[in-house]
Amino acid sequence: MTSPVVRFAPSPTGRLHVGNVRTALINWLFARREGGKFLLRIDDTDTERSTKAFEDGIRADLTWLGMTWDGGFSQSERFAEYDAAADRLRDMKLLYPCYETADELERRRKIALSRGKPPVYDRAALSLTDAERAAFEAEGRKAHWRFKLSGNRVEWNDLIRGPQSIDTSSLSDPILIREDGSYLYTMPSVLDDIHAGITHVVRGEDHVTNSGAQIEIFMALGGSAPQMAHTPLLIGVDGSGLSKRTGALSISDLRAEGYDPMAILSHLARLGTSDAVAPESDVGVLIESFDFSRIGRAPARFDPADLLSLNAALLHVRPFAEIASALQAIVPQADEAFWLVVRENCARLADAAIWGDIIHGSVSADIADEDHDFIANAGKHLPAGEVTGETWGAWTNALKGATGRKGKALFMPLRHALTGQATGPEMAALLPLIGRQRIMTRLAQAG
RNA sequence: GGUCCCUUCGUCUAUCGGUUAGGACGUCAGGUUUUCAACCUGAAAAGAGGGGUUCGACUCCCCUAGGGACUGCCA
Repeated sequence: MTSPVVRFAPSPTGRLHVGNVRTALINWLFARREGGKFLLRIDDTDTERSTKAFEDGIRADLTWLGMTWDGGFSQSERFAEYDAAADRLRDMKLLYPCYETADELERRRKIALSRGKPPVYDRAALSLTDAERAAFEAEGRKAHWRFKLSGNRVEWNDLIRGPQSIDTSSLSDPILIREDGSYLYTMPSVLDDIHAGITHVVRGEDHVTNSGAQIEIFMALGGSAPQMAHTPLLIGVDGSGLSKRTGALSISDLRAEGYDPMAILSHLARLGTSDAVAPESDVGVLIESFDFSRIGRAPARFDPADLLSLNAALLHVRPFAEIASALQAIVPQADEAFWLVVRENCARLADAAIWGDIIHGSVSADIADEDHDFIANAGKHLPAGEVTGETWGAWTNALKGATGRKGKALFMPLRHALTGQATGPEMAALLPLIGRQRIMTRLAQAG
């Protein structure tokens, strides 16, 4: 195929979340795989809700994830083009003014629904006379403008869903221009896709009926429509839709919690595909394996717990050099020896903070009554000299001889007293990091 | 109400009419660690239900049930 041009078109009305990013990623992977272009278009026609801060946030999130774009623009730069296109549609008699209020339309929809009828706009405005329009205008009413659908079936071969057929007679004529003169995304999106030479529109399946209407707008404005691909949506662990949610699953939150971008990319690239979800530290592997035919047609379940274990697996194989500076931002004293000891017990880089505190700070341990004497006297048997990797074995052997304790009874009280935790890295490796001074202090405190 | 889509181990999925229904994550067990976590090995675990078509159905068709999306002066 000739190099594709695709786009990701978020609205700057919130931060990116896993649902958005999956759509962005599929576009990006496809572009990279085919040697095409990935464009970032900011859909900010809704000037009320769009903010610069959200726009910057979206760029920052994509950059952090490593999804570079090959150009882009904002819809707010292109209002003049939209005005011109609207005029062309009016000339073609494909755009007509309507005077119903939002309340009226809402009421009619509810009535239609309660009667078991499809809530489709009745096109009453199409038969308005000039005099009637003038009367509305004289009342001070402003028109909103609808695109006149053909009433035919629109068909396309969807790259994911296969042959699609939408009966436009079952759809309401889409409103393109609001009463206040501002544009909805429907027409600008089409116009911008033509303008940017978009070859493939890849988005969630919540857009399939939109695509039916938009293909007719493509035909009216540009003569042909791009290829279409609609991905199944992500659903949450409770089975409800995810893509309209924000909050806990925003990319900025995941970033703040210390997730590895590659864990997020690995998960989102493979979830709902026939490829196994695996921790990939090289995005090239993800690009190489991308194919629309590998995307399934059923909604995919996004479980944050899966993301966490993927992140852990990735973190455990990261070379120290790659994470050193990020790690030292969390634990200033962290060196490679520290990392090699604690990394297996970190699911996220941020978890290293816990072990930094345990090693360099202070701990509070809850020691069972029967273990107090054992802990209080344990220090006496700590081998003299530097604490090394051998110390733990020698020490616990001495304690075993002196007290008769073994196994769990021998180790767990010591682990508790020295780390304040029930689980953690091997004590033999941890001990040199804690050092003699703190060992003695903690034994004294706990005992 | 209408339109579109979906339903295989707990989860994500493979199978594109004939398989001991395979893998990954999770779970469980064993090993290792004189402890736990991590790690290694192994095991358990699935075709929503009902009808067809066929020598033969997870696979094709129909019905039922369940799930998702859309049906906005949101995108």
